[in-house]
Amino acid sequence: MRIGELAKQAGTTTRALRFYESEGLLEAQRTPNGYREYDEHDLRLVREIQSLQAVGMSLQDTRPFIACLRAGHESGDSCPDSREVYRRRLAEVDACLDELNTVREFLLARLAFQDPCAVPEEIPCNS
Amino acid sequence: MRIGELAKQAGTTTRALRFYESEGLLEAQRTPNGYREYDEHDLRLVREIQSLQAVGMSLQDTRPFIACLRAGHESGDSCPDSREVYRRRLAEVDACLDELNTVREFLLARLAFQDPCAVPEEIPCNS
DNA sequence: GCTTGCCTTGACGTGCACGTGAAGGTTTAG
DNA sequence: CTAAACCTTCACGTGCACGTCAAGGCAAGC
Repeated sequence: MRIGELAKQAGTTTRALRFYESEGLLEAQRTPNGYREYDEHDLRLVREIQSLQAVGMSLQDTRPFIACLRAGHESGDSCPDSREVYRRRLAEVDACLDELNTVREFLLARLAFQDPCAVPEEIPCNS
Repeated sequence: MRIGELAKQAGTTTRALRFYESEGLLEAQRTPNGYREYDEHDLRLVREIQSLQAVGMSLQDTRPFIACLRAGHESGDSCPDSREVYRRRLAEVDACLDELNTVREFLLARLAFQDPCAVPEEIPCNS
């Protein structure tokens, strides 16, 4: 399939796919006229990138997964480098959760500090 | 005090303070030669901005707090508009926590799916 | 009085990440 | 025949919070 078809199947744009190629994440066979030619395996790669991005990974983070799939593994996360990225991302997420919980406590304390209905005639409690 | 002194006291830069002024967050008296002249109240405003930014608020979000302080209130968060910003930020934080927890579960599941020590001779479990 | 170091304004640049847009051309599909 | 899809490269966009540079005016110590 050509780039437009792959974009449609993956729910992205041809521009993004060319950008992935420029980043070395995606390669394409070329037809004699220079058009990119993709197969199901490439679609799999794009989906892998998308699912990793969906959990907050950067494009750079997806490299080991792509390499793992290219190396013939069934899933992109069965290689050591991929698992290391998982662990790093997990640590990031944990740190972010800690920070957000601290912020949350702060906000709750501030909101509780004063009665929200102190001036009910101006700001009724129906928002 | 002049802008350099205020910047030092607040632990920021003269650039940032001028930027705040351009955004209407900070105003300054001017000496006859055109220098900005600040007092303790202005320092208080800058500290308010900083503490709000520390809990993830944008500069725009700080406007109601600044207005509240300017209106003569003792704390910037005692006005309805400020409290509304608190609530909005709290909702954002809660949404972010939910999302991060989902991501966390995903990552844990993926890491547990395969034995991390499947290839111990290459990747020992001491990281 | 001269150097050093404040201060003024305005326009534009930076960093990050992930693309998007435009120009200018060829190929394919109907 | 024409419109849609494809190709290339380079540069620009997005959002936020400033930073940098230019070109010059004031102040204070020695």
